[in-house]
Amino acid sequence: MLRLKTPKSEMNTGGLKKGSWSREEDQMLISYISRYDIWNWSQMPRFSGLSRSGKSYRLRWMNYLKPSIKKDSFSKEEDDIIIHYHSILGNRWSAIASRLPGRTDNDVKNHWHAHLKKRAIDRYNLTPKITAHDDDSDEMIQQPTNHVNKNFESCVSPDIDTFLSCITTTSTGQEVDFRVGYYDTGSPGTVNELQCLWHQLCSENMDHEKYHMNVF
DNA sequence: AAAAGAGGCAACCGCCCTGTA
DNA sequence: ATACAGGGCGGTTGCCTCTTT
Repeated sequence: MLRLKTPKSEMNTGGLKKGSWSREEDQMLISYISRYDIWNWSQMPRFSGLSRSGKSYRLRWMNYLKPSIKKDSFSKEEDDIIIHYHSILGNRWSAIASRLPGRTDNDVKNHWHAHLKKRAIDRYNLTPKITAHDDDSDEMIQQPTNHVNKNFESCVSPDIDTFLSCITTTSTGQEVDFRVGYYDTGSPGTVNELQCLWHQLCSENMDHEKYHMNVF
């Protein structure tokens, strides 16, 4: 769906056009890339005839024009994948999008805020603001942001078996306590809440007994 | 039928990381 | 070791469309 914003937003700013892209601009960008390929985003505007910033070029291509991008609505499976990886990675949209062929980080981010955020909270009773369960010693998630442990991130794969196999040994060979060491580095919930999430995801989508035993 | 509000999403902004000179 | 440029990323904005009143 091509939606154009108002002419107001197309005002020139510092000589560079901003706002929505016209069909003509899209066509020019597609033609240029198909002919010369992507070689330097910041220099391309000088040669392609469009007065936009290189960043704007890149964004338009990566989020909209690239042929591999899927334009249809998200499937339930994709929704589940997003919820699943968001519980692990937090707001690392590009990392989540990399698990969804044809989807961009912007797509995933918008879809999360529009549809999945509320669903995830309702469905799994997760709350962005965490309250203490027992006492001050409870493992608390302070910020639901991108504070994912690099080692953990590196072992997360699209395949759940591989993922689970990495729980006790990271890619660096480090022994890891899955239940304590990583879930409290940026995911939107307490350890207990995220265990609950995993439990339910496993129940719905996988062989419950197998994964339940492996994880908990 | 018109107005108001909500939702959806494209696009921008600014920060950060990485590579190079 | 440092500075700079390019690119990537997450947060946010603002316009358009749809729905409700």
